[in-house]
Amino acid sequence: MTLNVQPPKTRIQRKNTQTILDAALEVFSRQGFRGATLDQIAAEAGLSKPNLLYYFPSKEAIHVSLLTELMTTWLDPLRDLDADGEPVEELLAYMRRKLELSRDFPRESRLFANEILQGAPRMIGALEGELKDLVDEKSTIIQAWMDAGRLAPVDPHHLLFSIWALTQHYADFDVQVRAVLGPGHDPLAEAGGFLDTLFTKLLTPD
Amino acid sequence: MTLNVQPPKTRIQRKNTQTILDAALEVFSRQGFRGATLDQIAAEAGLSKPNLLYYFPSKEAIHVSLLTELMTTWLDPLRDLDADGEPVEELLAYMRRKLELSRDFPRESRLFANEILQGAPRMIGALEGELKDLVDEKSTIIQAWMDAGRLAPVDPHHLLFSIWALTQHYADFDVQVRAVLGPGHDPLAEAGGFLDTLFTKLLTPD
DNA sequence: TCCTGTTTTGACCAACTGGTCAAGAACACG
DNA sequence: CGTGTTCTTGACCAGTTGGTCAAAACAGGA
Repeated sequence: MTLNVQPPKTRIQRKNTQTILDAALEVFSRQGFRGATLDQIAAEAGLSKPNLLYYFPSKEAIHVSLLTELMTTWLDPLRDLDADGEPVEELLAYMRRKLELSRDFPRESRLFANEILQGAPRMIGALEGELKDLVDEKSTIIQAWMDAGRLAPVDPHHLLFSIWALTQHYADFDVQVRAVLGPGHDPLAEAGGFLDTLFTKLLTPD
Repeated sequence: MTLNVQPPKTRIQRKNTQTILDAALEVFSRQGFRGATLDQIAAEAGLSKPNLLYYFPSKEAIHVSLLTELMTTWLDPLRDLDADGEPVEELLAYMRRKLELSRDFPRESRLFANEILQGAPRMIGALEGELKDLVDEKSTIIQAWMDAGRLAPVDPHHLLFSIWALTQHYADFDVQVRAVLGPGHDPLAEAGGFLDTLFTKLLTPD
């Protein structure tokens, strides 16, 4: 009987659940939900298809499981934005942390992008709830910094969008970035310097 | 017999070909190539499935047709970047033109994003060829502007990436942007002002 | 060793997929 | 009109899809 409610119990359960999620991430992040097949995921995981369905009740359950896990990883860096810190430095740190995520977890970034592109059918609730609340809260802090003259005045929401867009671009559009740059480049490293300059100029008050 | 080699001939052919491409754009841009089905496209187009295949030899042919058309639309604004113009103004104009594309052709933007996310299997050639050549050419112009002190010095390639990332974000992540902003916002209009500020600060030399 | 619960899988199913085909319907045009 | 061409479609096909199931293989404690 499938008992993987919440915490996988046995050692085997923990291992296989993880193997499946990892394989599913690989496939879903490239093909999207509809484009991915259980056979692909099973092959990637080195397990049989019925075996996948022993650990997860359905294809959708695997997908939802990944999305839920992702939401946490994705929001944590923003949670760290500290109202008591130095404004420009706090925002640069957030941007750098997001860029690291693009470097270290490109598949997660693409999974997220895929879901949003499809209209976020399985995430719209989290976007309008959890995400919006957190963004509104942090926007207030950013606005306060600007009102205090410690940050150049720009729309806080669109400032956050710009951080997301610029950092995630290097994960989601990695293929294009590499194609355009040609060989002998380290896109993520170069992006680090470029984005530092960009956000420093944008945010430093006169 | 399917004669739609190059220019659709009769009035009916022109109309139906266009209807199909429009429906396919709608479906492919949301579901990606693998996730989309001919039945969905046929339903969206209001035609029968065999009728689609009367005008196009295969699902893939429809997709390729869209991608080819897209490549032109996408590159034209960059082609317009004029070495003889005022540097900051030229780049702002390019950014604004790209933002208009995000507003007026979000489906095209998502189609492109989907293809890249999947590793650009049907576009990698165009990216490494046509696109790279054009970008290299324009990067040289931008570099020359910087060397002449008419533009603040930043990496030209990553500057272009940042324009793409920031403008396309408003088409590709539209659902997220609207979810976070809540009702009563015009994301694209607000983005216009924000991005003007951002790129003006980034590019204007001291 | 046996016994019980866990894990794995081959065989199978109904629904869906991209694509074919032959025959009929609509059209253009002399 | 009549007739050749273009257009449309219902019926069909083989391969794939998500998911089931019963039986087998395995683990580990007594």
